[in-house]
Amino acid sequence: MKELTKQQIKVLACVEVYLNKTGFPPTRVEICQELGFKSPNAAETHLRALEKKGYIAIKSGSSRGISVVKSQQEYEQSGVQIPVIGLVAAGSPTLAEENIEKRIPCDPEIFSDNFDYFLKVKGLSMIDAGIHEDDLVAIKKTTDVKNGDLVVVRLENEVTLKYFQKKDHLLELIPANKEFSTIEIDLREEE
Amino acid sequence: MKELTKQQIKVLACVEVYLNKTGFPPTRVEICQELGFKSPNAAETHLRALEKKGYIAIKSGSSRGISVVKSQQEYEQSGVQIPVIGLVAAGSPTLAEENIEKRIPCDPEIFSDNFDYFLKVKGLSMIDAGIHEDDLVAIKKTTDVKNGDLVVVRLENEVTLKYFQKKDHLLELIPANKEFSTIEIDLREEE
DNA sequence: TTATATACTGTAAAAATATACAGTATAAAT
DNA sequence: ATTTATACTGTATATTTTTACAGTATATAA
Repeated sequence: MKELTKQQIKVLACVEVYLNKTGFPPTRVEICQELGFKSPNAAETHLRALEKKGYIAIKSGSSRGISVVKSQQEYEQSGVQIPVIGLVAAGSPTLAEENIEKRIPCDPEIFSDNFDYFLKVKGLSMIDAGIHEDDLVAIKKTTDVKNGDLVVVRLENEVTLKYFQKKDHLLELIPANKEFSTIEIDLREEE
Repeated sequence: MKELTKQQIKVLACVEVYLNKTGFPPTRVEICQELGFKSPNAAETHLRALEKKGYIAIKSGSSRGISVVKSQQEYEQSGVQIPVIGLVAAGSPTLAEENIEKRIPCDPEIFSDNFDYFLKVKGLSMIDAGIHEDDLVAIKKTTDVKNGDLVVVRLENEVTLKYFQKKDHLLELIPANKEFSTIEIDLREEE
């Protein structure tokens, strides 16, 4: 099924909410009132787009002749499912199926940047950054790490979140909790 | 909830069927096409009656502005519930709650005459009349018994179904099973 | 007897509704 | 550079739809 735009999702949701509330579909004008459009043609074109993409059916010539074929909820379920990975104590977090705790439907619009998966926070090492236990952190895999970035690091057998700071040979991994101490690594060692 | 007429039930069912098929309610004209009426006002008046009785809500001025408040199925369930009484061995069958085995929803239209309750047949005494064990017999309380009528009689401590035949002083109670014999009662005794 | 409810036909007009057409503007794809 | 899709405003019109009004007829209740 084809992807929907932000506005098309809004219109589809509007139709469904109206349908649930009243028992019959809205008119073009009613959709406009609900969503703040000023021309009935705004609703019309969105409905035609939804029809073209197979989410609704429109009975031509009939007032309120809209039937929902695939609901907005179904769209969200079928849509982008982001995997959730726990902060495993040993080894690096991978996207292997056995590490995925669950998948959650996610509106891709609410985050500015793309990302690859969610990491569930264990422990209190990030508490001073406003990140608490069981919070979900959106992680993006990258090789381009800048100073001050918040990164996932694997040190021996532990995976933690640290602020990244590199000065020549000295790599500092600063935790966001005063209880923990900064780890300093001389880059003539591995990792 | 008020009773519905035959036609009102038809119209309510028509609205619900249309709603299930298309996802939106029918117009007056569409109801007429479905039920064979020739004037949109026929549908209109039936809808207004259904609204008045609380089965549907009509949004004034809106096309297809019908919402079903109480479905036709709910009506049938809530409708005429006929009590079922077992052929208790001792005592007369009464409509007291403890004698009522269950209540069953019943379309009042399928029976020509009114009746008060169902009696569940025990034993094979009526087998030659085509009435078998556990059949339900519709019973109407009356004092007007004619010759040849099938009646419920209580004799001492047994309740049975017999054909009624009275000749002057002689009352005959004929069972519809050749294995049983006719009971003759001289009317100078009680009962 | 006179309402009142039911059950329609038939007509007509006002209001609601779908929908085409003419624009403007932006972003992404080709 | 040009198309294609999106995202609207604004206007206009044919059609759909509701709904009132005028009748006819039957049945039931007060």
